[in-house]
Amino acid sequence: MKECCEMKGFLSFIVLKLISKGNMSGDEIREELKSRRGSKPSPGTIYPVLKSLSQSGFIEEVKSPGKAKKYRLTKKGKKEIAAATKKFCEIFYDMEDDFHKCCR
Amino acid sequence: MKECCEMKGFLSFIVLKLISKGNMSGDEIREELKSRRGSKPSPGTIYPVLKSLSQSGFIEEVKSPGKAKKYRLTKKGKKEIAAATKKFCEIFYDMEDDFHKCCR
DNA sequence: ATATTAGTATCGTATATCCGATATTGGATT
DNA sequence: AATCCAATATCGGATATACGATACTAATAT
Repeated sequence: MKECCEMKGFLSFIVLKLISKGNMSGDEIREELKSRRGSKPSPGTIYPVLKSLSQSGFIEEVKSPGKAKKYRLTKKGKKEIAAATKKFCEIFYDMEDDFHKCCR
Repeated sequence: MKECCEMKGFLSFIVLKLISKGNMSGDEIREELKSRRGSKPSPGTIYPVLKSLSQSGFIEEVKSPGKAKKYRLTKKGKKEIAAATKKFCEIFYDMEDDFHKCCR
């Protein structure tokens, strides 16, 4: 099924972005992504991303007793998301207009 | 070289977006992308994308005599970019704040 | 203690993405 | 017409992305 604009390749960016706004568990992230893009990423998609972000030192585990494990940004992760956000804006700067037009 | 947020996977989206704002040639697109994301996509990157968008019926050639071949959106392409833009906004809706903060 | 279950983790794989290198084309210059 | 050159096109391959299926784990319920 050949699609044109599938928005693939930004998962780790979005995941990092989400965590930057508040600690989240893998499952919470899956739910949030479901509401944003329609489909819920499979476990085999999201956990490897979290692992990779962890190994890169961008996020770290937060274990609350009796609750699902969450992740929070590290200092390094904050730098990373700041840089990535800047890059995002440089690439997509003219999408700002579309936000106004197309999304309420 | 493990990078976190490489912004890969959006090339066909951006290309379609660019063409939607005015007919462009492959080389013009390469130049525009260079200024946006820093690196200039190689020929082996951009022309297959244009071919693919063509085959999908989203763009078509415009041959001005004595000028480089350009592409323009088809009707189908207009629908596609509208839908893709909507999707983009739904996925990245909260990036609007970042546009204000981070880019001038 | 055992069973259950939600959440997490891993594995193998199909596909997409993008690249560098190389070939080809068409218009302009001579 | 022959040459040159910028633009376009193609090829093979490395890497990344995301998936479904399956396995594990820890907390709770029975």
